[in-house]
Amino acid sequence: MQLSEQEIIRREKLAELRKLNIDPYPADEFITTHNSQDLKANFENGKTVTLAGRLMTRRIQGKASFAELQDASGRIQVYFNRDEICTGEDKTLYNDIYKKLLDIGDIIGLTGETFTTQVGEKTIMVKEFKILSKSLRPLPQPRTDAEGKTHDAFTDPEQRYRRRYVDLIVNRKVKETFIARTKITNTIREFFNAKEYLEVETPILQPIPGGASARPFMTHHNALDIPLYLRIANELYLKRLIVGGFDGVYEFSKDFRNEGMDRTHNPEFTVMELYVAYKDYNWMMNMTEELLEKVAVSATGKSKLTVGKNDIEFKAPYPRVAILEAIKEHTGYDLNGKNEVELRDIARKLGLEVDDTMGVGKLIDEIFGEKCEHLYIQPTFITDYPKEMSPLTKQHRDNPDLTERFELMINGKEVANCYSELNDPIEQRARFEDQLALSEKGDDEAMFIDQDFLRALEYGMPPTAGIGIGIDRLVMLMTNNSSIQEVLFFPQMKPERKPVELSEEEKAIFTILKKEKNIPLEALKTASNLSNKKWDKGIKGLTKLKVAKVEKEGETLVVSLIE
RNA sequence: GACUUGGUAGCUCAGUUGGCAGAGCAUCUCCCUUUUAAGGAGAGGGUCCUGGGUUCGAGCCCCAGCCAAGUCACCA
Repeated sequence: MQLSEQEIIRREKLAELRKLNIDPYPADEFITTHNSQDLKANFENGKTVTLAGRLMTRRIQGKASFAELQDASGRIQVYFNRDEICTGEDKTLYNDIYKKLLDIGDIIGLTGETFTTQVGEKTIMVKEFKILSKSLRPLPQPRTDAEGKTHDAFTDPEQRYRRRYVDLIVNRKVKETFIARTKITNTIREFFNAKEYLEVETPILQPIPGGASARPFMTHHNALDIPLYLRIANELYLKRLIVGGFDGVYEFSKDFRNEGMDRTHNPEFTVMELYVAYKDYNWMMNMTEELLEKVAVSATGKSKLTVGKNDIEFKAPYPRVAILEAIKEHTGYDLNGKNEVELRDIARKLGLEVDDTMGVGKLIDEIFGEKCEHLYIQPTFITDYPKEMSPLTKQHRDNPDLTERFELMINGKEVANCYSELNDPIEQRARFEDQLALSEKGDDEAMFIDQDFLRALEYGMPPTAGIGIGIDRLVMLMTNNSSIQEVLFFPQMKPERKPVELSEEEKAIFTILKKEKNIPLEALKTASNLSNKKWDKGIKGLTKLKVAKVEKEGETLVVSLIE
């Protein structure tokens, strides 16, 4: 491993500590009396306190030094003075251990007495300290100046996501985002638990990936020798539980979709799905606006928040607009009762790209998505979607072309999706079969038929309202972040490519191969100019490292590079 | 997937017309008892993302690739 100068120095310090009989990674519990924030909030001079945390800054001035200790709650200044730490003749503890062998980033525990400095900073005068963990890598060291300007901030998104632990250490705001995230999910749990809805867990590995239209990740179960899919939704399982007699069930569900990644999509993401028996989508709208107002207040302290350039008011109630009304309002076209041909014509007039495979539902969805969706900044329920788009939704009680469905739009994006759940098993089977037809036409996202789910419906499911709320997107709104990576601890990244260490003969072969991309094995061997033995070792090494592969093309063996 | 921008010291970033690889912070050495981004003086530290090419000479120009960000497309 190639170490930087600073890393080598820290390893040397580690060895020095051990030579002085100091364990840089002690096993025993370290009992603290305070954390930095509580201590500062109830500060009194002259109290003896014990804290533990990471050393973040140091200002050494001869026999005295100021430093900052960061614990989970925040930072507090600590003061190291040679004569306070070393009361006897031996000054090693200050001169060597503190000044030379300790580094920024090290985790220490300390006991000392509180006092206030001449400049008025609440400080701990250290009497004793103990190394709890030596840090071997230097941290980025952002500093904030008197005008609040930050210097040398750790800002590169790639580095921040790949090393989230570092991001969390040095960027306080990042930590706050994740604390807000947990507050949001806790608020939702408390809200549902108070209503006696049951939080449940359903399978992530599913034989049939149902409940949404999306491309699933596929895996394989060895013992059963069957394919399994990572869930794209948990809807069908939660509805089985409603059949089973629970009145309200919910799950915070990690779902997985094998699709593109960008600032609003991660391959795994969290959706909260809730199903409540004997309710409909109107009831669910009331519940949702009440919930979101609570969430906003608990996450930020108020119901009105700033998201990007917009101020968004989460106070209930929210306007309810039928999708066809919305389109009429923003495009001037009344789509009510229009057939596929007429709709396609209107879409073209609106400047949308359409093709003949698009049905009524898809066309309406497209028009809304392009012309209206982004206009709904304040929370708005868009209701009564066309039937074709919603295979799991009850037909609208007043209009057979529509369904009892709403999507909640906030800041121009969909945040929640809700149905009065289809509970007519025969109708449901027919809708699945329509999806199957789509699938046979080549739509790889159309739904599979889940026979067991239909069987469950045949036993009878009460009328039920169900909703899915995109938790990542909700957290983005509540924390004013514009990318999903900022609200996931460990967003999916392409793997870091590690440089491959090659032997001399491997390098020789690799150089030729890189030029040729693929080449008959005999030709490569000749060109490499290696002895039989070295050749054999080299090519086997390359294939083992998965740098090159050997394949038979007809009679000849061909070597090619693996990208 | 397309386009745009970027990748230089541990961190943040300069780098002119192609001509010795730079700064601040961090690190190291020496001096220094209440400092607020920050005491003073000095020193060390580089696969300029990777691989080719052009050139007497490439961080810079050309080609190919890798990684990321942004925009768009696809997708909820």
